[in-house]
Amino acid sequence: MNNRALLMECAKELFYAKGYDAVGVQEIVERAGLTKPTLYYYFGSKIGLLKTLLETRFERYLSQVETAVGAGSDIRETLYRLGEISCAFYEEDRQFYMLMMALLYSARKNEAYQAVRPYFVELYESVVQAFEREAGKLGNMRGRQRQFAIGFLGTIHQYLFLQWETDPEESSGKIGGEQIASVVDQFMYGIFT
Amino acid sequence: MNNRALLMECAKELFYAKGYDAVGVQEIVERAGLTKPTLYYYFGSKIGLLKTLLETRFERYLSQVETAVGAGSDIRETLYRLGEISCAFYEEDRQFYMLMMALLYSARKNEAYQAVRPYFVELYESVVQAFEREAGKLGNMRGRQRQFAIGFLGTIHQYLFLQWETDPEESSGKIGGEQIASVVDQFMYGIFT
DNA sequence: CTTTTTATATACCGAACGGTATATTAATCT
DNA sequence: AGATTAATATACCGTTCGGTATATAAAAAG
Repeated sequence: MNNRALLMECAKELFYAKGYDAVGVQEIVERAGLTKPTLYYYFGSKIGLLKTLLETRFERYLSQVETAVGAGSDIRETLYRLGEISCAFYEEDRQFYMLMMALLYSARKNEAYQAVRPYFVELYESVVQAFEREAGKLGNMRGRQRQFAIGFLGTIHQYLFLQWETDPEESSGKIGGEQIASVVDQFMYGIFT
Repeated sequence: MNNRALLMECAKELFYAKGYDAVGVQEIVERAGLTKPTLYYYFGSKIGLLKTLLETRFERYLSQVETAVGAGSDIRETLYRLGEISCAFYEEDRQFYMLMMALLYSARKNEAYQAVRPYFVELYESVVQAFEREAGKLGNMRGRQRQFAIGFLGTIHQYLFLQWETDPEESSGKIGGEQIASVVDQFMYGIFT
């Protein structure tokens, strides 16, 4: 691993463990066995490092989501597929996933929030699109596409959050496809099924 | 308003806007028109100020939740009531509500997270209890009480989060009872109703 | 009317913050 | 081989951080 990638990995681990604001540049380079000018050489600033990290990891997930929404015929199928993709993204790097969520919930004026927001807006709008295309078929939707989109993303996330609270270190194996299906079912059909 | 309460209010506003870590003690006392020793006189430390703030505001909400869960006969009724209570808590002080959520999603090693966690654990366990009592009646539950509890809290929160994203400053009036009922219905019966 | 307690301010502490000017080494190009 | 560029380090910048030693004003208690 080259030093650029090493710095990103170390930064991710520290941002996840202690939070973006609470981590010093000094701390990052020390963990990597390097010095500050090297970090500034590659990323220009602390926020530049975070932005590069987000861009590198988030874009693939986002394009998968957009493909799934674009190709989806039935809303059920699309939601199952979105559940799978999101879960895979979580499994790929739990620390990164949880870091992103932490950034999303940080204060509006925080530059870390501003760095992560565009990605979530894009994700959200993709999911809205999926419900929008179904609006004609579901008579009762009545403009609730946005509520459904955020509700769906929230449900998926809540489940992953629970998983992670129970087992942050991935010790009990990956999440099965049936489990995701069960969560998506819960969203679509409620708790009385 | 005495200076103690004034400091808590100023701290809340700043923590909400900029995040706990990003706010300096100096900044808080300047907004309050006071000086640092006064803050340390009342709260001992920056984290002590946050803890006092959380204790003061969270405890009432928590006791309302516990009452509702204890008194609830039917799970539907209990969930509607919990929806109302949570929504009222949100309306009471949106800034504080969003601050709490931000703290909940901050890193595990962060002392602000450790300060807020116990309250959420208590909240979560109360809701688990509500589902647990219904476990006999709903044949399909099969140990999914925890998933339902976190899913329910997540659904409520997602809705309030959407509200707040749309209208952070409460300009379009309070959330009606029918709206909350609609969200709780979505959780219980899914999206095809 | 003292004495004590409560509440506030001035002025400071060492440490850590993000960031940089400058030098040096290692690799690449001509 | 010589020139250039890429990658790294040493040593430093001013600022802000959370926190405190000490003094003082105001209020309460005796």
